[in-house]
Amino acid sequence: MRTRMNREDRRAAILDSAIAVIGERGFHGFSIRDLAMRCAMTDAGLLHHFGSKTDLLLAVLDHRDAQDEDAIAALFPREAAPRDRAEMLRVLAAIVARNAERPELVRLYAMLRVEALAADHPAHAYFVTRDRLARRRFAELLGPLSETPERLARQVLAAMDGLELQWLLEDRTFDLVATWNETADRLIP
Amino acid sequence: MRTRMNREDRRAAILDSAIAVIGERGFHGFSIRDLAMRCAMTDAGLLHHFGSKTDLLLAVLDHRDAQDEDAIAALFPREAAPRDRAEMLRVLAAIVARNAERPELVRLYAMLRVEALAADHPAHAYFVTRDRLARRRFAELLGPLSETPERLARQVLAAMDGLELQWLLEDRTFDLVATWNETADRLIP
DNA sequence: CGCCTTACCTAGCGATCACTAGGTAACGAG
DNA sequence: CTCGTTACCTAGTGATCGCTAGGTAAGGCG
Repeated sequence: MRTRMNREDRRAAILDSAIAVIGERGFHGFSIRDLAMRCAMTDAGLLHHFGSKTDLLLAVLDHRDAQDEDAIAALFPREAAPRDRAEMLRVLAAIVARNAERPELVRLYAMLRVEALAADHPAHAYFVTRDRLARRRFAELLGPLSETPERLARQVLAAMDGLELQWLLEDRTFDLVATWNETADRLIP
Repeated sequence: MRTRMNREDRRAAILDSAIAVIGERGFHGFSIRDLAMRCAMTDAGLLHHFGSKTDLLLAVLDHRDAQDEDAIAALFPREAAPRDRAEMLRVLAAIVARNAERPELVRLYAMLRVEALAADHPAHAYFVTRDRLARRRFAELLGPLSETPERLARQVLAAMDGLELQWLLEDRTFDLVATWNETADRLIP
């Protein structure tokens, strides 16, 4: 009665459940045993695919980055032609709308970002790099609209992350995109 | 060579270390043993003062609330006389300035707020209540400035929390209060 | 000084942790 | 149909988890 999947499918299934479990309990808080049972297998079976708990976490992050690469590239076009304010608000709204469709991912990143404040957390370096990159991208995007794009980028990112977290806290009972649009309209000159 | 403290002092010392430890690793991630060693005692000794890990967490939250009560009351005066915009910005700046002096507390609440998204987390109910209360207080405060104070309160709180988290992520290398003031000036009509 | 409360200890409980060694059986290739 | 690969298992490892029972000694009070 045991089901045997090929490497690729099984890994994808595990990574998918890992997003939920780590998002709920954090890296320190979840156990490989728990995650394995959610995938209807044993912890030893799971570790056959991902050698250690740390490797699993990094695989989750890598996997997500690979999946998101195209979407991000589409949202941040290379030829950074100067745009008008309305177009930028549309780009930001698209980012938030995309996140609104992936609450488990928003939750995962919210959880890991706080956990990874600790320098010895396995995802610490990842989030330092990731956040710096995000600030740079937003600063480039917002450059034409502000004389201090770095500061504006920080504020925009902070408001976005803060709103998304609050959206989770309130059980997604308010319209994230609409609220964001109102915020962005106030925040961006 | 063992040091024996009176109940009150020992409890205070433990709660103080607990703020740091839980803020670093989360409720699920820290161990009573680790915390006890940081206080130069055994886990059994610690559990003599706080019966269980859950009780300890709730004691931390209670203790903080008790300490903060006066400060909060001072910042949100009861007689909610209508004020002008400048005065409100001053109140918000005072809140952020107070938090800027307590980074371990900001970190603790950031960690627990995300962890407590899970309905079975021991602080879940606490944070649901706390956040609702915060939104109500801010909505009352901002009432005179907006026709939709609830929505504005949400956005202000989100921006504040988001900025504080980013401030921790960037190792407090930017001026939190100044950045907040710029944000608030843009956000509040 | 003597006594009683109690802060704190040692020792140990069963459960669970991440992880390993070695075996079994399902699948794809030939 | 056969055979090699490998997905996945059982059965453990020592470490650590939260927590308890029962003892020891430090301090305040008379």
